Amino acid sequence: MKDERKPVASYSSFILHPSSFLVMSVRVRFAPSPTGYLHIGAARTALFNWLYARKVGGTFLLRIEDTDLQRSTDESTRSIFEGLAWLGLDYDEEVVFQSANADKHRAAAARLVEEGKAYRDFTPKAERADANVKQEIAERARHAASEGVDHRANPFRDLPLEESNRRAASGEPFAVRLKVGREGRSRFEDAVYGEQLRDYSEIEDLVLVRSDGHPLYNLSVVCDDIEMGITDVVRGQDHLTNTHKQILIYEALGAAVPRFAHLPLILAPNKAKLSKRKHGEVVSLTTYRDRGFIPAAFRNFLALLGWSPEGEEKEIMSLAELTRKFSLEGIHRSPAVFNFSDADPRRWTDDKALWMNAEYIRTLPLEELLPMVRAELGSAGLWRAEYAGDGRDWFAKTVDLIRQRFFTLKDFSGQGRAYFADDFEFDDAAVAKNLKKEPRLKELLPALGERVQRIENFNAATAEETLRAFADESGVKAGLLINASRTALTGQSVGPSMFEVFEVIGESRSASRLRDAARLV
RNA sequence: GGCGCUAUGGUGUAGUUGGUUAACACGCCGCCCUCUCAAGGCGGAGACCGCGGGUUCGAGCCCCGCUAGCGCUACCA
Repeated sequence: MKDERKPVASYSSFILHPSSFLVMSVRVRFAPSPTGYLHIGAARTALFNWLYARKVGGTFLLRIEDTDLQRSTDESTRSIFEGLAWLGLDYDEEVVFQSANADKHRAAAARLVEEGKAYRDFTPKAERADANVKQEIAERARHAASEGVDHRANPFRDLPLEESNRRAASGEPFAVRLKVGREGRSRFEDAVYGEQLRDYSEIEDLVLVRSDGHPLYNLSVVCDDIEMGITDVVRGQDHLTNTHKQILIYEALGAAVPRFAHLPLILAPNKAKLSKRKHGEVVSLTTYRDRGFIPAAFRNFLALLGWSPEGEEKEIMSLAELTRKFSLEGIHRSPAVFNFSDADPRRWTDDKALWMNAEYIRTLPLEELLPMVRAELGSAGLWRAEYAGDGRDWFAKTVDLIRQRFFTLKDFSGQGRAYFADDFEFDDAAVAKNLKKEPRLKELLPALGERVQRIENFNAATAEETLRAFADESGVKAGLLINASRTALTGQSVGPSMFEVFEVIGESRSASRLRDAARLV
């Protein structure tokens, strides 16, 4: 995966604040682990980090936490890059791959051992069944509770350094654990959740480096965040409790502790954690791109999940507006439910997201929408070069006409197929309702087709004139012919004002479709 | 088991230093518009603000307790 961003200065950049105080500029990062596709919750974390950075004139960095070699995949890394690009979230400086820093992490741990802030634990590694870790943890805790816990009882905690060094040198395997104080408590002020306290007695001497030499998550994030000069850590609430452990590591390393802001989780309709495994593709960001969402719309929707602008009722906001309005204070504490139904295809994702996408489709400046429709038609094999040449005006006009009732970009090639191709499908219900209910249409439709074919100066107005006149002569209501025409020309029972449709489809195609539809009556 | 976080209509949210008929958006229902469906306009149903106690003349907003959901708790990230 090549990174195209140009490297920027150094991360210890300072800016001169208007108040003339020297203020360290904000540096935030989005640090996803490349396992599975980019989760919408992660995408939202990226968005908030980006908004915050851009709001305060800070720096937004990207770090791929690929330390879990087993689960990390290139494909997943790619989906992260694609997802960010799709959302329009550009990052500054070069991407950091955490796995490349493993030696530094180990070195940091070694240093802590030397300084007596961490120790080697020679206890043989306990095998753990990954499947029921949670259960094991609970059981172990229950056990410990009944016998009284002392997290500092590890026999190797106070092993003299010389002996520790000797055993290590002899090749005996060991894990490195942080020495957590016997007394005291950890404290920090979360920008979202407020003051957080945790007694040291509740924190065990956490493992920094596994006995196979693999640095663990808590150590890696802290080391990398220090090295990248991160000033504000904005991430999911699932990291809230562990923050205390990380602060302990910052302190042991003698580094400044950043500010923290934890984001409320995004839950599934049943209030369970939204997970790729249980909920499938709805949680994957790329799904939205693939199913015809407009980036700006989904981004807008995501921004409103767990955050709301102060004193603002308008919900449709551009990236610039979001950036202007964004503040950590506006982030909520309660989790947000992402609403969707796997039973109803029309509600495959959140109602509001769908509505917002439709809103964008119908209100976006046409010039911005056109390229997206072009891409969609292209992938559906419906794009024609002439739409960018002589047919440009026709194309723009047609898109503008049909976009009014579409929900996703997919609709342009789906429901909208008849406008761009002759091989479209007829909706059974539409045929039954508009064609089959009146036998006379078998003669009327071809006859109307003849009239239409002969119209001079063909357009919506003349098509209407012709159709209404023909309806009068034939003694039928205009509505009958109008609705029948809609199905004849588009295969559907719903759509734009019919005479506009005539104009856009053109006289010859309209005429032949009217004639052909007779066989469906 | 322990610790932590959260709790306003189905969903997303607003609710200023406690005093409102509890607001907005999505969704739902109806009417108008109309060649259909949307959009738009108008109107409606839907919340005793998780439950129980307080404090107060008055509590969604303050205090206590409870419950539920979720998170963390690992030589996972």
